[in-house]
Amino acid sequence: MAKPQATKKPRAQFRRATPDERSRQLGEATIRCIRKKGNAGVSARQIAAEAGVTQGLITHYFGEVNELVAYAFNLMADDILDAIVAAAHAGPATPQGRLDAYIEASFSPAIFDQDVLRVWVVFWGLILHSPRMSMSQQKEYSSFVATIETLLSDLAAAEGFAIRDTRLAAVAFNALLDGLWLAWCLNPAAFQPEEGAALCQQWVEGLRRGAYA
Amino acid sequence: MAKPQATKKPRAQFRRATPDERSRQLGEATIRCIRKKGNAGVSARQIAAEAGVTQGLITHYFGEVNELVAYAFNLMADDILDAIVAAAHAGPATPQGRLDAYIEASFSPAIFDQDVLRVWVVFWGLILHSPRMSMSQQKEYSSFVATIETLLSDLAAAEGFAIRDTRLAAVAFNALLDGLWLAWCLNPAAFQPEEGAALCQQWVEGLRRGAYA
DNA sequence: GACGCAATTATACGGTCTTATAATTTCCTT
DNA sequence: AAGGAAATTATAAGACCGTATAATTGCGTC
Repeated sequence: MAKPQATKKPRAQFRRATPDERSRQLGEATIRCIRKKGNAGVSARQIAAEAGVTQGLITHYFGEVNELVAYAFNLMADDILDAIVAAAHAGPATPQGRLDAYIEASFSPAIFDQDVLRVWVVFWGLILHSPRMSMSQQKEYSSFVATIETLLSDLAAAEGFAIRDTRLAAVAFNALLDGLWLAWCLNPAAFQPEEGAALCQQWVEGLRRGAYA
Repeated sequence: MAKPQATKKPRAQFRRATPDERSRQLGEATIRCIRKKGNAGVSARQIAAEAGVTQGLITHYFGEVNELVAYAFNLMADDILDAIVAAAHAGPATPQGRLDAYIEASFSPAIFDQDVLRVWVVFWGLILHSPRMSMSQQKEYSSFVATIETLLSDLAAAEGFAIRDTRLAAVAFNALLDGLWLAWCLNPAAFQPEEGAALCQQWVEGLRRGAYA
C-alpha cells in the first residue's frame, strides 16, 4: 500500500477580514451558540465552528473567550435597547403613546422569547463573576432606566400628576418588566403576554393615581 | 530502595448513611458549590469533594448530576418559601401586617444577596434546558404566587377595595419582587434595599387606589 | 509580479469532565 | 459471631476544553 504524493496535507482556504467584520461575526456566532445550548454552548471550539473559523481566531482577536462573550453581551443589549427605543419613537408622538409603544415592544415575540432569556441568563451568570461583564451591565442598565425615566417624567408632566422620585419609579417599572419577562419565559403557562402588558398598564395607572407621589 | 509491605493500598474509611441523609448532604454541597463558582461549580467531582465523598455516590443516588441539581433546587426553593412564609406569619396578625412582613423578609439580607442570585441564575439556566427542572420550577412558582394571592386577597377584603384578577395581581407583585431582586444583585448601586421595599409598598398603594380593579 | 507581514489554520499539551466498572467495607440479620 | 447484601471507594477510559506554538496563506505594497 502506497500513499505516494501526500507528503503535505492540504490546508483550508480562507478569506481575510477586517477586525470589525471578524469581531461581529464571532460575536453573533457566540449568541447563536448560547441560544442553542446555554452555558454549554460557551466554548471556543463550538463558537469557532459556528462561525466557520478555527479557534485560533478567538485568541487572536479577543485573547480569551470571556472577552468575546462580553463583547457579545454589549452587541445584544444594544440591539435590544435600540429596537425598543425605536418602537417607542415609532408610536404616537404623545407621552402616553410612547409609553404604550414601549410596553408593547417589550412584550413582542422578539423579546418575550425563551431563547432570548436563555442568552440573558448566561450573561447574568457571567456578570456575577466577572467585573468586566459587571461594568458592561451597569452601563446597559443605566441606559434602560434612563429611557424609562424620560417616558414616565413626560407622562407626569403631560397629565399633571406627581412622582416623588422618578428614577426609583423607573427602576420599579423596569423591574416589573424584567420580572414578568423572566416568569413568562420560565413558565409560559403562568400568564399571557397581553396580560403582562395589561399589568404594566395597571402599574402606570397606580402612578397616575398618586401611589408614587 | 524498598517498599516492602505496601502490596495493598489503604482505603478510606466511611460511614453508611440513610438515603435521606446522603441526599440532603449532597444537595447542600451542591448549593455551596454553586454559591462559590456558579455554573463552573456544577460538576460531580467538585460536589463530591465538597460533600467529602467520592463521585460514585452521586451516580449511586441520583444517576446523573442534573438530577442532583434538580433536587438541590427543590431544597433551596422550599427553604426560601418557608422562611418568607414564616416571617409573614410572625408579623402582626392583620392582612396589612402580614404583607408588610412578607415584603420585609423578601428584602432581608438572607435573600437579597448576590450569592443567592448566583445560585438562582444557575437554576434558571437549567430550567430552560431541562423539562425535569422546568416541572419543579412550575410547582415552586405556583406556591409563591398562591401565597401572595392569599395575602392580597385578605388585604382587599379587610380594606374593602376591589381587584379584578387576584391571581394576575399576585403574578405582578411577584414579578416586581423578582425584578428588583435581580436588578439589585446585578448592580447593588442601583438602589437601596429599603427603597426596593418602598417601591413594593407603593405598588400595594396603587392596588388600594383601584388601579387593578 | 515578487515580497513580506499579518491573518488564519493546524496541531499539540495538560487538565478536567462524565460515566462505567471492579474492589472493598460497613452494618444488618440470623 | 459469621455471612451477605448494599453502600462506598478506587480506578480507568474516552471526550472536550483552553491555551500556546508553529506552519501556511491571503493580500496589500513596492
